[in-house]
Amino acid sequence: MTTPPSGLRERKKQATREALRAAALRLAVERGPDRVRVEDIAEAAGVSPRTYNNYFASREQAIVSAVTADREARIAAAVAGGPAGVRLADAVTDAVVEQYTSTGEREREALLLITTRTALRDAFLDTTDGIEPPLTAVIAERLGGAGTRTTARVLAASVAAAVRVALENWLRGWRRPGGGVETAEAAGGLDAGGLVVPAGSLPDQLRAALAPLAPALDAAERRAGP
Amino acid sequence: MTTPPSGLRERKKQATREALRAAALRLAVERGPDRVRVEDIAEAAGVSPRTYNNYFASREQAIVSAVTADREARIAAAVAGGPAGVRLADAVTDAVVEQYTSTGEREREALLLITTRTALRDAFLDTTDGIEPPLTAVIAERLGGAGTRTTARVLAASVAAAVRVALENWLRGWRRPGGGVETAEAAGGLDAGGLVVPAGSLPDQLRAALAPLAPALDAAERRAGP
DNA sequence: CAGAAAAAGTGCGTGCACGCAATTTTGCGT
DNA sequence: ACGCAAAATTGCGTGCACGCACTTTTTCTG
Repeated sequence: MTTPPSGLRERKKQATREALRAAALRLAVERGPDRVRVEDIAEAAGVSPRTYNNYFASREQAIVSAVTADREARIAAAVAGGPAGVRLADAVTDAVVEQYTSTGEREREALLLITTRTALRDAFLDTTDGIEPPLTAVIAERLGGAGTRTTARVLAASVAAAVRVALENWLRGWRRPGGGVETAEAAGGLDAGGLVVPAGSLPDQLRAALAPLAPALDAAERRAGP
Repeated sequence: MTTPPSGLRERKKQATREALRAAALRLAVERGPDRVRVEDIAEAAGVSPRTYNNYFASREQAIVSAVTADREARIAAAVAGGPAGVRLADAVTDAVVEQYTSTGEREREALLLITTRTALRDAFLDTTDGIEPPLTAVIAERLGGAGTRTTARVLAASVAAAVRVALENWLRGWRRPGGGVETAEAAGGLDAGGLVVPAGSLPDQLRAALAPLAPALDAAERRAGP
C-alpha cells in the first residue's frame, strides 16, 4: 500500500521532483524569490520548463514544497499509528503539533524567505489543504461505519482550516518590529479592548486553534464508539 | 457602516463590476465557457482588459460571481439579524441553508454551466472562502469577549469548509447517469459496504455537513454565554 | 527477448495575471 | 467655479500555466 505500483519508474519521478524542489529553494535563497524564473529552476534541475509544470502548478509551489515535503501524509500516519485508547481530538492535535515542530535549520531559513513575499506566504498557507484527504481517511477509519463519510471529511477539513488559522496567526507575529512577540501575554493572544495581538509559539497557536474543534471530534467519536 | 465611504464613485464601481459579471455570464452561456476570452468580456462591458483584471483575479471568478453575488455577506447578516435566543449552531445552519436555497431560474442555468468545466467548478467551490471573514465577525460578536478571536475564526473557517464539502457532494451527484440520485437512501448518503454515494438535495447536504460542527459551536457558546 | 502498451518528457502556441507608470476621471476644499 | 489630490482606468511588457501533439523511456506480456 505504501508502494502502490512498482519501483524504478517511481523513483525517477521522485528524484526529479526532489531535484526541482531543491533547485527552486536554492535559487530563491541565492537570488531572492523574484529573480527566479521557472526556466531557471527547470534548467538547474535538468528538465524542460514544460516538465516543471507537470510537477508543480505554480512557481511558488515548488519553493514552498521544499519546506512542506510530505508533512500531510505524516500527520495522517501519526494519527493512525497512535494507540487506540486515546481521544481522537488528542491524537489529531498531538500529531499536528509534532509534525509542524520543525527541527531543521534549513526550514527556518526557508520560512524566513517565505514570509518576505505574499505569494509565497499564500502558497505556504494553501498547503494545509493537503492535510484533508489523508486525514479524512484516518478519521473515517476511527469512526468506523457509524459516521457518515461526510462527517469525516468535514472534520478533516475543519482541522485543516484550524491549522491554517494557526499558521496565519503565527506568521502575522513573525518578525514584528520591536520584537514584542515572544513576550506577549499568554499563548493565544487575548482580546484586550478591541484589537488583537495574536502571539505565541507555533505549538501554542496550533493547540489554541484546534481546541475549539475538540467538542466536535469528541461527539463524532462518541457516536461511533460505545 | 453599510455605506463605508460615500456614494457616486462607489456606485460606478459596482455598476462596472455588475456589467462585467453579466457580460461574462451571458457570453459563457452563449458561446460556451471555453470560447470566451477576457478580451471579449471586457469589450462587452465597455472597459479595457486590464481593468477587467482589477475587478476579477481570474476569468472563472467573473462567471461564477454572477451566481454567487454577495451571498457571503447575506449569510452573516442573517445570523446577526436572527433572534438572540437561538442556538448559534442553528442560527448558522439556518442562515446558510436559506442563503443557498437558490430561487432564481437563472442560477440553475448558470450552475448547469459551471458543472461542465472543472475550472469553473473549482472557482465556485472557492467562493466558500468568502464566508469566513463576515462570519468570523458575527460569531465573535455572539461569543463576546469570552472567546478568543482565534476561536471565532476557526469556527467560521470550519463552517466554510463544511459548506464546501456539502457543495462538493451535491455537485458530484449532479446529473448522474440513470438519475439514481434523487431516490438514494436517506439524505447524507450512508456508507454501505465500502463505497459511498452521497446524495440528497442541497439543503440536506448542507445540514448533514454542518451537523458535525454543532458540538463545537455549542461548546464555544456555552463558554461565552452563562 | 522482441514488440506493444503505458507513462513521462518535450516543444509549441495561446491566453492570462499582474507590476509599473502614464493618463483620465472623480471628489473635495476654498 | 476652479484646481488639486486621490482614485480609477489604461497600455505595455513579462513570465507563466496549460492544452495538444509528438518523441523518448520504461514496463508489461506472449
